[in-house]
Amino acid sequence: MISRPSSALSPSSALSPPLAEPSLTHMVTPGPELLDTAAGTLRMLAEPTRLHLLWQLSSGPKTVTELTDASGAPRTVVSQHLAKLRLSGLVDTRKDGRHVIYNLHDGHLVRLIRETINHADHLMTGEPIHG
Amino acid sequence: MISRPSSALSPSSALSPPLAEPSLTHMVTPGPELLDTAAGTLRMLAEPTRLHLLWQLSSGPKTVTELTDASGAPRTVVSQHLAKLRLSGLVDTRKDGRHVIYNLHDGHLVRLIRETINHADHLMTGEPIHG
DNA sequence: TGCATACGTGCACGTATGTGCACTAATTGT
DNA sequence: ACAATTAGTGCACATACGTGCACGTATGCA
Repeated sequence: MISRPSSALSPSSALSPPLAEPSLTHMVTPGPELLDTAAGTLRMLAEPTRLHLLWQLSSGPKTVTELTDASGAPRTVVSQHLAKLRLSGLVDTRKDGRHVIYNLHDGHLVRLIRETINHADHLMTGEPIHG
Repeated sequence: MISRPSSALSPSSALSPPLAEPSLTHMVTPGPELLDTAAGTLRMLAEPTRLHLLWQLSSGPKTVTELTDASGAPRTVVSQHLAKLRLSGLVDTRKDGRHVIYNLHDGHLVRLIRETINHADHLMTGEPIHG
């Protein structure tokens, strides 16, 4: 799903600082590939059920059953979403008996998930209509 | 702007951090509304052109022309995307002569945008964990 | 062997979404 | 008044996406 740019041996980050912002290290012109990669990841997060699943995983590995119970969504739906997350490389799996244990592939993803939930929380509890 | 020194002053944040992390707020089930809100915001970010536009805005206000030139996308496309961002409340606008100046509505968005681009950058350059 | 548990997949269907095209509106200069 | 610049909108079309249903696979237990 998320097209991983073929061998990008860039030595360093393709980001550069913009301007107009003091004291903040900003980057400029992310470039099409980076934007596509970022958008790809965001598309995976941009669905309530999947976001819930990822949120659950952000606190540790879980089996499909655990994730399903917590999400409240139908089992087949959860399975489909987990498949997308797997194919996009956001999560890894391992088998344990008849269970399949899901795990976040990238620990750094936790930051993004937390920041996302955090922002939504601010929208809801903070400034409903800008306060 | 409304950016006060971040803190937990709102009525009550519906968040509790998961676990496995010490000294960090424990979260417990974000709840359907919060998940929908978060997913809604993410859907807005989950498109290369829009993400590019928001990225540009994260370094300050810009006119439609500036945003269009920077994004490389057709003008009508940019206009449609800006309309969505406007309707979703992510950006504000003001008029200046025959220009319309766009601005991020919420400073918090900058964090989310940066975190997003940062994560994508890590994926592409080989995940050099950053702080 | 027979059966229940735990997951995954292919397919069909309705909706959401991105894009190009044609057209309109507001503002500025001559 | 007329034309150019700057920006927005409605419409049509193709694609992407989420969901339910039916069916298949694998593991564990009696």
